[in-house]
Amino acid sequence: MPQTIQKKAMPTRLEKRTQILRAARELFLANGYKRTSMEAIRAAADVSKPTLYTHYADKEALFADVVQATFNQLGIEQFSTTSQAPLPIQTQLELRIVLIAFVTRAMQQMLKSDYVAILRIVIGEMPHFPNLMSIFRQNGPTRGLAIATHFFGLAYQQGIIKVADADLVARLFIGPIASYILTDGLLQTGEPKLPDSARIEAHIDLFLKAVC
Amino acid sequence: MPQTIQKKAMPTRLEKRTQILRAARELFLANGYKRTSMEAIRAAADVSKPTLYTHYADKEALFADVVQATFNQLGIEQFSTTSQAPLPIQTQLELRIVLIAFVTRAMQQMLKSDYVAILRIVIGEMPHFPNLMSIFRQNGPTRGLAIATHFFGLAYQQGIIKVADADLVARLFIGPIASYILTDGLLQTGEPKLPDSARIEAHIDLFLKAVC
DNA sequence: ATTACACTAAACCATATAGTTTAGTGTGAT
DNA sequence: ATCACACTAAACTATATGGTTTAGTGTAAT
Repeated sequence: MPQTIQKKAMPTRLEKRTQILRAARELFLANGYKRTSMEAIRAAADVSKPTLYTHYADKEALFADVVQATFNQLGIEQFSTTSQAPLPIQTQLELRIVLIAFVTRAMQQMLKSDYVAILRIVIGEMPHFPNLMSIFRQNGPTRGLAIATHFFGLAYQQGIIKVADADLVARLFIGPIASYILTDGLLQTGEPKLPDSARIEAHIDLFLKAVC
Repeated sequence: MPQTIQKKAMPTRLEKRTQILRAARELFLANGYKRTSMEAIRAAADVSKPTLYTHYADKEALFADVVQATFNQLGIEQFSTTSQAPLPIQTQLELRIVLIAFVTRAMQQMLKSDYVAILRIVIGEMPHFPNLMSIFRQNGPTRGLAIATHFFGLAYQQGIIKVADADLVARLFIGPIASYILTDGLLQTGEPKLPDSARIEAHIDLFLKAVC
């Protein structure tokens, strides 16, 4: 039978693949798309060029895979158990605590230098890879906004907040996060650092004053 | 005297220079730094290569000049007479009107597709041109924050708002702007469009509720 | 043994591109 | 006239780079 079942020799094959992916990720993150050569990736992955090209059709495909993998990871880290379970909240004080925890966590994740670096690159390459940007949006802002909207809708029904327009409330809540990511992450050289917790709490308190 | 006074032949020289700058701007904006070739710029500027290189030492210098010119322009548009004169405001209603006007104007300017496009490029090239980013910050967020802080400090002294920490208030106020620029500008394909005025007003109203 | 598979090293091709050099044109001032 | 200046077209250098091809190695299953 001419059937080619790939089953036995797979182990080494997969190893090589992850080597490539890891090397590519590292180099793309450090130097951006255009400044990273396939030869450099090949060398860093300790792999021959034909191997490289059997795994990935071309540079664009490899880059796309790196970005996709990274953003999937981001989505998982960002919206795993903790935040996707809007526990039954009764009091405003509880709300405050939950919100502070959420914001702090979201910023800790997102401001990791790798995420910031790759987002920078994706923003820069957006005209050439527009769909990579939408992958980011799906794993970041879009999903976050949806969760927040749902959450505040519930909070309104329970009478904890007093503004009915959940979408507006969610945007008001998310706004400062986006703002920090932009001003303290994307626009800043050096290692991004979180705003101190006092500042975050002050933010949340003003937010609560506005919506309760 | 060996003095070389450039006075007579200057006209054509300056013309060429602006031609180059304009062409370079257009191409860099459309294609980014790495994807724009000096040859393409030369052709678009209708200029010879030696001329190009007498005006600009190399590609980096030309790019830097383009970016610098654009951001200077941004700073001028953003912080000219209208907004730098924090007129004596007495009532909360006046405050509301001023803030809405400021936000609307700031977003109209900043979300112009050219500014968004160049900011994208500068973000993407940040590791290679970090100082260009600081030029942006100086003409954008830093300056805006300073003005807002000053303004809200005054507003507090006059008793119009009730939160003393002017920096915090300013950040709360600026936050949504940055947020919109990120989510509706940088992260979005296609022509950026302002959020509708109803949304802006709702934002401001919540803000006022928080600080008054 | 032979076949299939995943891989290797290294040469190779084609193209793009930053920047330079060569040789020469036109113009206004001295 | 001739010098200095700003410019031109076009060839050229040097290098980088995406991707392919060639020829061959090792290993496991048949």
